[in-house]
Amino acid sequence: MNRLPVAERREQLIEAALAVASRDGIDAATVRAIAAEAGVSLGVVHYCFQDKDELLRAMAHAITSQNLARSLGDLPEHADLDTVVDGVVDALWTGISESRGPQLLSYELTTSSLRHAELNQVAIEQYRGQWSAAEQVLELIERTAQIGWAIPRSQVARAIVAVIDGYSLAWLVDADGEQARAGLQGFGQFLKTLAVPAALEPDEGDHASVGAPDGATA
Amino acid sequence: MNRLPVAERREQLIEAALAVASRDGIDAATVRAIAAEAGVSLGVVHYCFQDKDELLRAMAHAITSQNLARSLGDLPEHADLDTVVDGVVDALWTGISESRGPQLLSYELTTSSLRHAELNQVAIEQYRGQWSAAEQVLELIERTAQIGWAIPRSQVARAIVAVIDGYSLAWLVDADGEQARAGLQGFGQFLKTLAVPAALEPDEGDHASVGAPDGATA
DNA sequence: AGTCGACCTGGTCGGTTGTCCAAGTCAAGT
DNA sequence: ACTTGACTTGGACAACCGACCAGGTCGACT
Repeated sequence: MNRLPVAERREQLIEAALAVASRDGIDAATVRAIAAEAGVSLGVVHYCFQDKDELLRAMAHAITSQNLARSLGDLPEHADLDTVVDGVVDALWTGISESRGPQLLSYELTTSSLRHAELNQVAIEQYRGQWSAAEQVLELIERTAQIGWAIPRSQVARAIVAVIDGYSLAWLVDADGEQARAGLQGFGQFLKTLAVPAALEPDEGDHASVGAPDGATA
Repeated sequence: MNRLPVAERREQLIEAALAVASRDGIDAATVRAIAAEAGVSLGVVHYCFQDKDELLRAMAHAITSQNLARSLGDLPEHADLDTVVDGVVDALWTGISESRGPQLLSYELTTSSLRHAELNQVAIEQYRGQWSAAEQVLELIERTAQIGWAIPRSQVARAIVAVIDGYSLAWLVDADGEQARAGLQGFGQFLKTLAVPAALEPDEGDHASVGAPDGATA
């Protein structure tokens, strides 16, 4: 087998780990299986990574990064609110429905991270990335459709991630893509009701209750 | 150790498995750990269950059953729509936030089920139970508040389960109970906008667009 | 050409897992 | 009292895991 500097070998192993874990599940991503997938011998893994956990952390980091890069890559040019929201929802669902394995893997990683102390940072980093990506998508919508939101943008972002997670999970279980797509599109409709014209949004001090345009602060 | 008929011993082992898996994760629920938790010796497990998988399936079934029983146990007497929806959301979130371990376990079970053929039935049964429970809660709301829904009840039920899953997952990750509660309450608000007076709901043929109270059918 | 260090090999080790089994124990029925 | 069968015990086994290591290999620099 050809020789590689350790940095490149490391990336190759991360890709191999990603392939195995996406295909066969996180439990099947043993050091041996990853080495075999990469076509290297067993010892190489521990030559490039101190731990198996370090490899898994690197793999999770790679997923988060490329998720973030991908979700910001689809650029639905400037249009009105309906068009841009529908476009985002559509692109999003297409991206999900075409990658069942990685999608399932990300949930496996989340639960694993919440159980094993060595992976504690993985889940929070994963979700910080998703929330931040959702916020950036929202900013894009704000600019292209010239609107703001009736509730803080960060809360809208959390709602987006939550709804996507929920419908993705359901789709992974029952494989009913139409139900999932319909649900997400329904959420898109709801999103539009949260939009307010851009002019009267910047200086509004308190947003107390969620989803209640008629402020229930008092 | 005292002797038990196999049926009772089986239930005891299921409870022990539930305890171990909720506390330490599904991977920690080894045959030995379960036997130790139950205070029985190793061989008993395979005397009561043919497989470890059979035990896990039984455990998952127990979770589903008691989840269904619990979610229908909180009976928010007859009141107006606001009161009953807020009450349901509140009771729901209280139930979730008080059982972090089991909640996380249910997601571990879902992903495991989707990977291992021997557990294939677990996830779908889990979600069928949740969807059905959500539908029954919706029926309760319909009766107590004298309303119907702008979209088919089954789709509302799926939305409920999806939103709960999404916010629960986020809460498991970042431990921010207030954000989760706020998000669920916001969904409760949205739910109210889907309610229509009971009189004009039974004979409406087509429900085309989801989440659009201002009917976008035409 | 020769040396040095980065990179690779594959066997080995201790530990854990699910599964099995021969033997032991106890209550109930005769 | 004794037999029968349900229930229990704890050790044994093969398979697999992550980690480790002594030694081999090859490219690059002197």
